[in-house]
Amino acid sequence: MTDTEIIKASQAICDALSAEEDGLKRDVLGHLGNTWSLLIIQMLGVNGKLRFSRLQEQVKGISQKMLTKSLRDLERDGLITRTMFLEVPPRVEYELTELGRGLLIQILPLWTWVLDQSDDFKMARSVFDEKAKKPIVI
Amino acid sequence: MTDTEIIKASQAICDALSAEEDGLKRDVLGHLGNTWSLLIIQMLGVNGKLRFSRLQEQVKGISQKMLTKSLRDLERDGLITRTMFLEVPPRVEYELTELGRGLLIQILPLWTWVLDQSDDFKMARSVFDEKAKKPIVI
DNA sequence: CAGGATCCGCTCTGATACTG
DNA sequence: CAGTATCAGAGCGGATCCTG
Repeated sequence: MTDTEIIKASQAICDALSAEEDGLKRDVLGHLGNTWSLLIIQMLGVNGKLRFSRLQEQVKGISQKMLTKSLRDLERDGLITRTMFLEVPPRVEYELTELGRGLLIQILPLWTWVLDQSDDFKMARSVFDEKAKKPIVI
Repeated sequence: MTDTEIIKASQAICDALSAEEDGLKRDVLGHLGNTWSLLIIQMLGVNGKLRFSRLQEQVKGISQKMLTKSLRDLERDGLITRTMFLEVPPRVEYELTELGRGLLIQILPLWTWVLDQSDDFKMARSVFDEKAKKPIVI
């Protein structure tokens, strides 16, 4: 199967998606593009259960508001679970679901790929800077 | 290699990324999360070269402004090429680069995976709706 | 034809202060 | 401890009008 055939086959899959399934696809992609979602997923993947404050320590730079929001979104989409313990002081633990682990596993190869292509990316960027001064015209 | 080992190994890779490489990773993820980028990449993957107006037709619902912006971003990151022909009327053709095709190929398995998990996603969502009324507490 | 320029509402994000 | 509430700024995204 050539690349082109793979691409066309995959387009066929996408075209066949129901509106609901397409929404799921967008949700997943939304998490991938999100600044924090993937970092949180990875932290939970590596560490297992984590409390709110541990997460905020480990995901460097995240604000409390965005951590709360990201966790809610991840929970809504079934990628993590949230367990609240009625104690004083309060305790809440977050953990990846099977779905969340699955997504993480799916994504990991991409990072290796990006690393492999990093020279190409850098070159593309510098070429673009060149073109900004002298556009390519035929 | 267990899932956990894979995850930890990948974290090691990410930790080893230089600031520059980490920026590239974020750029790539940004494209994945973008509403239009992936659609454009897929259209170009399936159709090969496409003109601006053909793209706007095929990527349903995109505005002229966002198409322009998305194409610029994709070009800057080396995923597509832009070729302008000095004619009257003007003509511009967009096409995937090798890098762009590579990214598309990397992403495609994810869509199959999402489809496979779609029942799990739906169930997670409905469980979350339940919890909104009656939070799970221990 | 392929966009650039402008206006405008909306969401995302951070900072700060407060609460059960 | 684990959030909620509020304010403010930046950027997204669409609609419209204009140009080489």
